[in-house]
Amino acid sequence: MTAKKEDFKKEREIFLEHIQRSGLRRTAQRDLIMEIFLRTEDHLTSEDLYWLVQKEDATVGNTTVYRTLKLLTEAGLAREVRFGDNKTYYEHHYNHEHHDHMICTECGLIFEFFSPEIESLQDKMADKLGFRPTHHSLRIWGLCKTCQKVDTSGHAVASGAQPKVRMRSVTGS
Amino acid sequence: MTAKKEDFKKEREIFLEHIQRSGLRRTAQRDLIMEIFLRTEDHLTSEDLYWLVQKEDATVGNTTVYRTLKLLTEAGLAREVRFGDNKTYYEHHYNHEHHDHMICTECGLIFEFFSPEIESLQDKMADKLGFRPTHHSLRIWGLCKTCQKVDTSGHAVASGAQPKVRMRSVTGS
DNA sequence: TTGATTGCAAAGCATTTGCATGCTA
DNA sequence: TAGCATGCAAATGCTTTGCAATCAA
Repeated sequence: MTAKKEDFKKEREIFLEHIQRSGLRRTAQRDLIMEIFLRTEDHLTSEDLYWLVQKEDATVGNTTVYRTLKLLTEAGLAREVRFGDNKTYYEHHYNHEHHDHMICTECGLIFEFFSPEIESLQDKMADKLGFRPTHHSLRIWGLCKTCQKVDTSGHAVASGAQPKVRMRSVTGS
Repeated sequence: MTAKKEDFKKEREIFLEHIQRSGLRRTAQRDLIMEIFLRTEDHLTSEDLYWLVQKEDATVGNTTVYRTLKLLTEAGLAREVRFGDNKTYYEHHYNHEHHDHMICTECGLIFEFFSPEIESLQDKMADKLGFRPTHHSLRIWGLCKTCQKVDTSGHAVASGAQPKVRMRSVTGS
C-alpha cells in the first residue's frame, strides 16, 4: 500500500493537528515517543515503548509514554488491542485497514489477517439480532507453523511469548 | 437442550471428580460457591459471585471465590471471558456449546450467538496461514435494539453497563 | 494426624492520578 | 505569563500470594 520508504509525513501532520485542535502543546517528549512508535512496526505495550524511548532519552518518564499513547490513539494513529494477557498493546491504526489477529501461544508471534466474508457474516448476525455494531474483535490463538513442528518433537526453540513479531498482513480468501 | 428443570447433577459430579482426581478436598465453601455459580445463568466476575455468596454465607472470603472459580474453570464447568473492561468474567462452560458474544456498550447486555459459517471461515483462514488454532474469541460491540431507540431520542433508560443480562442464545444463520 | 483449605492482609502488576516543577505558546 | 506537560510517587483496581489457623480425609 504505502510503497515508498515510510517517512510518516502524514502521520506527524495528523498528530500535530490533533494536538493543536485540542488546545494541547507540542513537546520534545511527545515528538520522540511518536517517532519511535511510528518507526516500530509491531504490537507493543506502553512498557515496551518506554524502554525503546529510554534508549534515546533516559529522562522520559513512564507516565508520559502512557499518556502519549492515549493521545496517539485519540488522534487515530494508534489502536489499543488486547490479547488476553492483561496487557494493553498498541498497533498502528492510520492507513492500516481493519484486520483481525492470530496469536501463537508458543512464541508470541502475531499474524494479521482480514476476511471480507467473515466481516459480512458478522454484520448479518448483528442484523438478525437487531444489533447495531460499532466495532468488533476476532482473535484466534494456536500454534504457528514453526511452533507446530518444534512442539511435537521436543522443546520449542524460542518460547515465552516475548518476540511479538508482526508478520506481513494476509488478506483472504 | 437441557429441557428438564436444571438440577446440575452432572455438573456437581464433574466438580467432585475433579477435586478427587487432583487430590484436593471437598469443602462447604467450594460447594456453596459452585451451587451459586451453577444456578446463576449470567456472565459474572469473581466479585459479582462473591456478593451473591455473601448473601448466603457472610463468612466466605473473597479469595476463596477467586480460587474456586479457577477450580471450576479447570474442571471444565466455567470459562473465562473478557469484554475489554479489564475484568475477568466467568460463564457456564459444561454443556454449553461454543459461542461468541455481542456486547451492548450502552446497557451492558450480552448476547450469545453462534455462526457455523464464521467458524468454518476462521478455520480456512488459519489453514491458509499454516496456523493450527486451539481457540478463538469473537466479540462485537455496539448498541442493542433497545438502546438504539433510546439513544437517538434522548437519554438511555438504563445505562452504565451494569445489568449483564444473559440473553437466550441465537444460532444462525 | 497430615496436609489441603481458608481468610486476612499484604504483595503484584498494569494503569491512573495528584502535585510541584518545568516548559510551550 | 498562563496554564498545559512532565515525572515522580502514591493511589487505584483487579488478582494473586504468604501465612497462621482451621478442617477434611
